[in-house]
Amino acid sequence: MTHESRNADRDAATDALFKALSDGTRRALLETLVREGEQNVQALTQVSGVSQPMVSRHLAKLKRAGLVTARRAGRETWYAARVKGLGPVIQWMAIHGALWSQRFSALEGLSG
Amino acid sequence: MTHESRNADRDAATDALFKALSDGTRRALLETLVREGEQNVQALTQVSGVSQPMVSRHLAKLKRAGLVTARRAGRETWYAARVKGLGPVIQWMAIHGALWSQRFSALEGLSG
DNA sequence: CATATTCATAACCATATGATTATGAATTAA
DNA sequence: TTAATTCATAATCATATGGTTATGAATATG
Repeated sequence: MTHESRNADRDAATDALFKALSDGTRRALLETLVREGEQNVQALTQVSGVSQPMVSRHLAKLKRAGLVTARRAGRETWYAARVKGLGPVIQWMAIHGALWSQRFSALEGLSG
Repeated sequence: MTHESRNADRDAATDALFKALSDGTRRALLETLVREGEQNVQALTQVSGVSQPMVSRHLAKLKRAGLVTARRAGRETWYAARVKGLGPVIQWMAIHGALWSQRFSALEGLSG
């Protein structure tokens, strides 16, 4: 067993994912995409409170982390949330099996 | 409804939490605490692969985020994982109610 | 063709962050 | 009391990060 595989918390994909989620502006963008569905950069810029280039960069980071998809149509780029991308987060939280899972279920009631 | 409460993704606590989790070394420390239970800095340093001061700083950040507790005993400080601290992450993932929750349940099978 | 729109990238800046070594405070042990 | 242990903090450094404005490439429109 290698050092890498033994220590799942240092997995590169997981790292990228958590890093992508660690910024409020990016989480807000993601939330918008989940709420409103596929959006282009222009629309996301208006709702984001930051400049268009910054939105593009945030979206690029979300894409690299697997949290959004991009679809180019003419001069517009349409971004959409990629729910599956959260898989590693779930997996990380379940990493110790029963321990987290129990709390997990217990806390799921919070969602309402 | 305030701007703050409307935009849950920019909540300061959530931000601190995700930021705390966004570093592999910190996640590894947290994993160790979950697996092995309460540990002092010395023990955590040996398993972390970074210097003792860095471990102290990472632990401080985890503590500020509510993910660990610290108990001073003589010259040693014993840190423990604080499972409840993950609440906001769960909450964030459930933020859009049914949408995430469905995927949530679907993905929970991954944990095995 | 000329102009406007949409987006990404470049250049730049300030600050945050992860890491190190050095140091110092507090506690324990000799 | 002197020495060793444990931990946190300071000083320092390199790099990453979030933000801006400027620019340029591609596409659509007059």
